Amino acid sequence: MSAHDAISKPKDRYHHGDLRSALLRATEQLVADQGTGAVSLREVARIAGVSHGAPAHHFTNKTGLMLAFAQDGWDRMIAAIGDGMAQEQPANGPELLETVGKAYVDFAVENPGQFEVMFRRDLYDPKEPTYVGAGESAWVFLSDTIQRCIDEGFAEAEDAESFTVIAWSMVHGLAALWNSGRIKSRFDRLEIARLNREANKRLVDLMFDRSSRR
Amino acid sequence: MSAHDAISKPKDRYHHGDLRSALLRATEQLVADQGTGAVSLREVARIAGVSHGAPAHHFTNKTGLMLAFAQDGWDRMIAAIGDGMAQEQPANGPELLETVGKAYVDFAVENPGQFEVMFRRDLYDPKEPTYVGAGESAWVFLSDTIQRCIDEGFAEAEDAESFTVIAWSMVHGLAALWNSGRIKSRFDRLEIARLNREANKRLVDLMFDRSSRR
DNA sequence: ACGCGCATCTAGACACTGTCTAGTTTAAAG
DNA sequence: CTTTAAACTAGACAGTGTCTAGATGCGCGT
Repeated sequence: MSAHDAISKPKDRYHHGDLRSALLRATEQLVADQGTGAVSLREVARIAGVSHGAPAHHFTNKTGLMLAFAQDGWDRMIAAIGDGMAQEQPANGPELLETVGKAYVDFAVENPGQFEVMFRRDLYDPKEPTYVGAGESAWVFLSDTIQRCIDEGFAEAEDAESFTVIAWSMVHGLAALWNSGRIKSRFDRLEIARLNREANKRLVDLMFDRSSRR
Repeated sequence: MSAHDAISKPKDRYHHGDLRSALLRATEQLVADQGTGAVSLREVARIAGVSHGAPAHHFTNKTGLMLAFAQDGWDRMIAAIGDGMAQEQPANGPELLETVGKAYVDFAVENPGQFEVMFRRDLYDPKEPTYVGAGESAWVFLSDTIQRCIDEGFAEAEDAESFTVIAWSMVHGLAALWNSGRIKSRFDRLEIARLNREANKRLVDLMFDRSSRR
């Protein structure tokens, strides 16, 4: 734990030392506790114990802060998917796809606010290279996984694109619907885990004829 | 065209006559032209040619305005799905599901801002009966469609729940991903129509063994 | 026909926001 | 040790949501 791991800056110091990441952690805290709407540059500055104008110096804009927070979300999500793979040790393409899909939904459900920011329409800017890149690499990773299924003989080459679209759409939609509350109201709060498991398994079964019919 | 179909109120009138719907149309216009972030009670009032405090009288809150706008979205979406069915005349359950799915994505892509508001996390309130009801009826409609597929012998009874979740998630996710710009950047702007057609057909084929393998 | 209640709408105030500007502090490079 | 640029402060400004007190006039009961 370094000298500046605390979010708030001591009053006697003029320079915070690591303000950028402190502001990001303040954002994370606000989003987790009160939702994305509670984020304001001034409140974030307040939590960091810094003047109201300071955040703009690191992020230019409120948009810049949210972009950085979204980028942080992509990083964390990729790490979470990596963890999921390490834990479940999928043996082939379809199993890998199932594992990744579950981890995707798990992350979204555990971090609804950050997930929401990662996909905000008004934040998406084709001119932002790093931010676009995160989505691109998600697509590429998914494509590669599907390709592996094809290479292993689980599907045909012409299915590559549509399977990629269907798989990503399904997990993304399940996460978004659950977080929006639209499915939640029909099910018990804890059932997302079951839904996630079953939907992913069922979809992968359907796509790759993997014990699709019992 | 009634006397009050215009959005803006004549200056010499004190009562607008149909302010509520005028405010909703102003909201629609702002969302369509500049995105959901551009909506403010004051700007909406300005477009309607009315004082800045007037909207609160009809919607209580900004939240109330957005809730009403979301409800309007549900109504329009249900109507659009009805139109899609009338046009394509699906002959059986699977065809109906495919038709509905395409109409769902079409509506979302044509009305990205309103679609976004319909599923906003912070707007969802289990205590709001009508707003919850719209989502419930969507679920019921989808369930009934899947049930019809089962009754017609296209699927087994135990698939009911998971197929409902998968189908809704897939169309919702495709729409959300496309609108977020995350898939858009990979494809030509016009390809959503093809993606929509193919993904829905492919998924329905997979679920109901309908010429799944050529 | 007429008065009157109450929904509709106005206008001002307040605290809060994002952004801009000019100025202050201080770490570190030369 | 000096200087230069980055980090941060502090004030101002327009815009926002919400609250209040008050003005207006529609339509209902008589």
